[in-house]
Amino acid sequence: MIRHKPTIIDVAKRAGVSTATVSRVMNGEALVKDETRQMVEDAIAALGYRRNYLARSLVTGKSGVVGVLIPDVTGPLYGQMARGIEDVLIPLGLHSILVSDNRDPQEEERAIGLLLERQIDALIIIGSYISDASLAQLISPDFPLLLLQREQVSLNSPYISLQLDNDQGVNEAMQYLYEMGHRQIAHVGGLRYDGERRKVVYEAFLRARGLEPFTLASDGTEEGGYQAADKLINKKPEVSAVFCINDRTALGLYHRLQERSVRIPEDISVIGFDDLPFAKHLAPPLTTIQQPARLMGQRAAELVLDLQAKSEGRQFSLSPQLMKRQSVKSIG
Amino acid sequence: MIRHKPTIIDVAKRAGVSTATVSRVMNGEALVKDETRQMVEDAIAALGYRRNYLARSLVTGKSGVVGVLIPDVTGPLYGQMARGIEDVLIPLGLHSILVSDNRDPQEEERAIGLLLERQIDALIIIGSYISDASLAQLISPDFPLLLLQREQVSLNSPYISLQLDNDQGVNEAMQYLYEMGHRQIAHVGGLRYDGERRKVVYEAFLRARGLEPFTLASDGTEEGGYQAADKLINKKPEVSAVFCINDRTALGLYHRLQERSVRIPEDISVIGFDDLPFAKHLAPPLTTIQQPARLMGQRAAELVLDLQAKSEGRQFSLSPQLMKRQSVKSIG
DNA sequence: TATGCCAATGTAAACGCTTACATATTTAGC
DNA sequence: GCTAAATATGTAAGCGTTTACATTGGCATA
Repeated sequence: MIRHKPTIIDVAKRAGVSTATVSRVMNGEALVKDETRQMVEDAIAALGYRRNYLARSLVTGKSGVVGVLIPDVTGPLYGQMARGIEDVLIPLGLHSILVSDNRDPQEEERAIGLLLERQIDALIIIGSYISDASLAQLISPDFPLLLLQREQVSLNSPYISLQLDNDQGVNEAMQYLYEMGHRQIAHVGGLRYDGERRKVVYEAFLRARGLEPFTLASDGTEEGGYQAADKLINKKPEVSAVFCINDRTALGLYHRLQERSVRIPEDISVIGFDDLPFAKHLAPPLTTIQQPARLMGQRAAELVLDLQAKSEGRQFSLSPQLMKRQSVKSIG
Repeated sequence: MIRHKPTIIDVAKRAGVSTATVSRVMNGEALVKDETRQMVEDAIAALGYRRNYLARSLVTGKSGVVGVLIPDVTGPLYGQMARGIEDVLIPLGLHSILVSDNRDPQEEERAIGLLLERQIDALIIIGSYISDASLAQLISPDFPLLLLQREQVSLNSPYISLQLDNDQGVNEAMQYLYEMGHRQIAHVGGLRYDGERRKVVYEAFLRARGLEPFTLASDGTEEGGYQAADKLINKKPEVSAVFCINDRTALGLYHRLQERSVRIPEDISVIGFDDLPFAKHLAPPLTTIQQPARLMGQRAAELVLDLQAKSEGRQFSLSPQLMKRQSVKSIG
């Protein structure tokens, strides 16, 4: 005897009620007599009935899914953000569909299209590279859209934007180095968007104090940091502290510095950005600026779900936190 | 003028054809006259029509979604696996819904239930802790199910299982240490499942050569490795090499060893497991056993999608690879 | 010219649910 | 015990597709 998956009709028949009543029970509505409810629940249990959320979505018009465009789940920070989003979705019975866009505008466009076909209820785009025009064209003005970690966007539709407060983070770190007596502070930069901003703030900080910035261009990877270390030692041996664009860069720098027997922090202080899991376990533990990535994900989800069709586009930002560890030494 | 989202009916009207024809065009079927196709495509473009995948799924019975239960996207390895799964799904126009189960059987059960409501086409469970009984009860026998990184399961339904070949990985690493002249090899263990197996293999390897194993229990975290380092130095200073259960443990060990001025690899050789991104950038770069996590994700997706209702449950495994770097030194 | 056949398209019935509205049943008020 | 209001349940029309089956027309064949 072949059995197809039981539907709401099967349940209704078995319980001797109409599908409407079953539906009401499934959705926990109040207006069902206890007795009836019990019968329905028994039927559900007996049949092993499980509601078809697709059919439900079709009529309610809510898929219960929010799309998330992410550069790469593999990145520790992005993973955290994805997790943060999930944190708020799951308890609500919602789900997220993650798509890695590989920082490719083409792929992003396709991905957004597919997500929209799936009738997602909202869309969170993390650090995207898609053009404003494409975005505007793809997404209707009243669609709940949230841009996470993306530069200011000139969309006239109401969208929400959430970013890390880079300025605050960098200033705090620089202030710390400054207070520890450092005056010759180098920067290993790189990275689009965030990176550019951080560099600007770094330079402004020094210039405001009559100091000369010294920036080494890099690519945000360990290799970049590794190479930067050599350049630093060769070109600016008098530098007493380095502010790295991120922890990965700092890790490469550590590596090369240690190979060349430059001691951290005795000979040179190092400060990173991100606070990746390994940062506090390096030798010495890396002082760095923590990105509240998971929290950002949570905030993002909360914001995008609350978005009312009429609400105006708004900007939000979250503060990073300086994690003081042993890679910075007081001098002078 | 308020416009609702255009449906296939709107397109049909505008193109002067029936919905069936529009549907055929949307699905790229052959039996449509070029001329007609063109009209339909024009109408689609003009209206900005986008198909409702939900409605489609309802009738086709395929949601185009595979559910993925993952302990925590945040873990680097799990992130990679998720990415691997995505690698094969996206080009097929499919999507994955990720749910972190936090290693909690209760949450897993709920999560599976919700995913099934969403009519997922297949389910991949990574390293789950749910009981076989619950699993069997939740999932019908002909449902495409794949267990990734989970111990042997006694389900009589046809499921697929994919695992890392721990034995091979550990043996290769031990063989390497052995060939490099090491005879006093310690192990810092911990972790359920995989960890237990690795320990067994480690011990078997040594015993087979008349050597005495020395295992330090740990918890797989950096802190655990850190503490293990102390114990090791105090209790077994004669050890010349340590095989760590994973890279995180090795990182903690590095840290403490370096704090106590024990040099790697001059005084002690270290070998890890996983090959996390930071491993090759430590000083010295960590020799470790690479888990092909992303590849495993890809394989998993491929396997689960190919699963025919009648195919028998099968076991697959993937080989890890020893990454020889500078944390192991030849002695004797 | 009549007969099939094939290609192209249309018709309409699902898919499994929710929900506005209609109807039946109960309860309360007097 | 009767009426009105409140409560509980049923009816059936969608939601936006796909697809089996029916229909149409054109063309080659006899």
